[in-house]
Amino acid sequence: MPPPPPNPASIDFAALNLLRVVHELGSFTAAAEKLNVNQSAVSYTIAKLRACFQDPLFVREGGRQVATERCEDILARSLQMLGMLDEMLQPDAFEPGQATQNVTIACNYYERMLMIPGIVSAIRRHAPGMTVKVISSLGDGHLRLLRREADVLIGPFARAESGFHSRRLYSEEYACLMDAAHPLAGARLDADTYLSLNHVLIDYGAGWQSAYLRELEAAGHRLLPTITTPSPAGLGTLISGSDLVATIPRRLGEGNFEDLRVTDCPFPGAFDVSLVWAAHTNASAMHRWLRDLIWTACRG
Amino acid sequence: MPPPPPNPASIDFAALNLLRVVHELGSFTAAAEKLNVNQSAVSYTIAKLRACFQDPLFVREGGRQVATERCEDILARSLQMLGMLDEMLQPDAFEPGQATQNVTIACNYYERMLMIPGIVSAIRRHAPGMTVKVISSLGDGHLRLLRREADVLIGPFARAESGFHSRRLYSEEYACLMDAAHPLAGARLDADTYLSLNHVLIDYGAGWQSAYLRELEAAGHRLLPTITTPSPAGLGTLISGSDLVATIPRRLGEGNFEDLRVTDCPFPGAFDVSLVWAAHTNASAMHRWLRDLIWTACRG
DNA sequence: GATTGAGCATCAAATTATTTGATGGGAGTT
DNA sequence: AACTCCCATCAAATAATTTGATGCTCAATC
Repeated sequence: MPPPPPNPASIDFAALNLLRVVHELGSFTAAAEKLNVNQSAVSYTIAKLRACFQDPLFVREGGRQVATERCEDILARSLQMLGMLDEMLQPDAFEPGQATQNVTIACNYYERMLMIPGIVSAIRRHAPGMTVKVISSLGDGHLRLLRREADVLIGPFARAESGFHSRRLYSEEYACLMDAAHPLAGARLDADTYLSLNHVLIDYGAGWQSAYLRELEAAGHRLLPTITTPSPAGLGTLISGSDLVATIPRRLGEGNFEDLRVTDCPFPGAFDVSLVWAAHTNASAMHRWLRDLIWTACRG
Repeated sequence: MPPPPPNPASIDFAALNLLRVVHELGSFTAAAEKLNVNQSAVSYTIAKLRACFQDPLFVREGGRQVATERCEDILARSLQMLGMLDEMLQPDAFEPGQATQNVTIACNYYERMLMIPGIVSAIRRHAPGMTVKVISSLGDGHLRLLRREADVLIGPFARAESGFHSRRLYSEEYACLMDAAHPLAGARLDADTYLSLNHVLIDYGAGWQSAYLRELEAAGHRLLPTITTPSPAGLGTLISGSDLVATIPRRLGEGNFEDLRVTDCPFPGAFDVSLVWAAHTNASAMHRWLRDLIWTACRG
C-alpha cells in the first residue's frame, strides 16, 4: 500500500531554498551542512519534491547529484519565487523624496479654505513628486474612505465605530460674523438679542445640522433665517455694509473678511475638527507619513 | 516572554492560497468552510502571516475582514506565485508539432552515413520546427553528454556505469570489402588467407581499436596494413579496380559501393550499435520522444 | 576482484508544527 | 440590553518534520 502523494500546497519556501542549495553544491550532504540540518532531512524533502513534481530532480553522475532537465525548469521558477518572497518581506518603506503617489483628501469648504493650502504646501515641500486630489466629503466622507476613494477625511467627524481611526486636530466653535459698523459688533449677545438678528443661514445640505443649531434647539429656541445660502463662499460680500449676521466657525471668520467683525455666539456649539482614516490604511508607511504631516500642518 | 517570530521560509503555498480565499470571501469563517478546515486553523495561519509580514493584513470594517494596503501588495505576488506553482506541476509535456528546440546527436562516420539521414528525415517529418546538430563523438562522446553538449550519442558504446543509460539498436560485425573482380571475392577466407591480403587499415585515432583487431590479436595474430587511412570516406574509390581489402562494418559495406563485394571476415569482431544518453535527460519528455524516434528510424 | 570510504535512502524515535474542538470576547443588529 | 455572528486563544490531538542510527550503492584505490 503506497503512501498518498504529498500535497503540493505544502511545499514551502524552505523546500525551494533547499532545492537551490543542493543544485549549487551537487551534494545532499554538503547541502545539509550548509543549511544546518541532518542529511536525512535533505533526503526527505527532496523525496517529497520528487513525488510532487513526478521527476527524479537529481541523479548521480560521476559521484555528484546532477539536476535533470525538469529540475532546471523548476529551479528557475523557484529562484524567482525566493526573490519575490524577499521583496515581500521588506518592511513597508516610504521615502517622501522619491514618492510619486497621489493622495486624496476628502473635506469641505472650511478645510479647503483653512487647511488645504498649508497641507498642500507641506506635501509639495517634503514630497515634490507626489500629487494631491481634494474631493468633497459631505454626506459620504466615510464611505469614500471605505471605498478607497480617499486616503483621509478631515472635518467635524469622529466616528468611534470599528473600521475607522481618528485623531483630533483641534477644537472649534461657532461665532457671529457681522459688519464692523453693525451696532452690536463686539457686544456680548444674549440669546434673545442673538435670535432677533437678521441671520444668514448656511444650509450645507444632506441633512447636515451645525452644532450651534443643535445647541440652540436643545435650549428650546428656533432660528428664523433672513437669508439661506448653501455655502460660506461669497459670505463676506453678502454681509459687508449690511445688518446681516452669519454664524460660522470662529477660525473661518477671523482673518478672512476685511471689514467684518467676529463676536461670540451665545450658542457656540463647540466641536472638534478631526483627521479620520480607514483601518486598512492604518499600518501603511505612506499613510502614516501623510497623517503626521497633516497633523503638523494643522497644529503648526 | 513572547514566542519567537515564525520563520518566513516556512510559509507554504497553502498559506498563500488561504490568504487569497480570505481576501475573496472577506471572512475567516467562510474561508475555513471553503477550504474544509477549522476556523481556528485560518486564525492560526493568518496570525503566522501577520507576524512574518509585520502587518495586520486584514482588519474588520463593517463586519467584514478587509485587506490592508500592504496585504494587497502581498496578495498580488501570492497570486503570481500560486500561478507559477500550477505551471510547475504540469506534467512535462512535449508536442513535436509545436516544438522548436534543437537536438544534438553525437556520432561518427558510420552513423552519419547509415543512420543520420533516416533520423533527420523522421525528425523533420514529425517535428518540422525542430533543428538537428550532428557532432563528432570520437574519444569524448560520453563527456559531451555529461556537459550537455549532446542530447544523445550513437555508436558502438555501451557504458554500464552510473550516470548513463543505453539501448542497443542492433548487432553489427566486420566484413571484408573488395573489388568484385578480386580472385577471392565471395570466397570463404581462413585466417592465414585473410592475413596475407593487402589490407587497408582505418585508423580512427584517439587510441580506438576496432573489435575485429582485438579479436585477431587475441587469437595471436597481427595485421600488417598495406595502406592506413583515417576514415572510411573515399574507401570505395581506393579499393575499386585494385587488390586491396578493407575490413569495415558489414552494413557500411553493403549497398554503398557499386563495383565492390562484401565477404565474411574470419574475425568478425561482433559489436552492438547503441543509443546512449545521460541520466539527467532520462525523464525528459522531449528526450524520450527523441530516443523513441531514433529507435524506430534505426530499426525501421 | 576486494576493500574502503563517501554519500544517499530508509527507519524509528523525538520534536515541532498544524489542526481540531471548546470557549470567550468583541462587534453588529434588533 | 439581549442576541447572534465571528475572530482569537487555549489545550489536546494529529500530522509533519527532524534527528540519529543503519544499511545500501557507488566510486576510488590497491
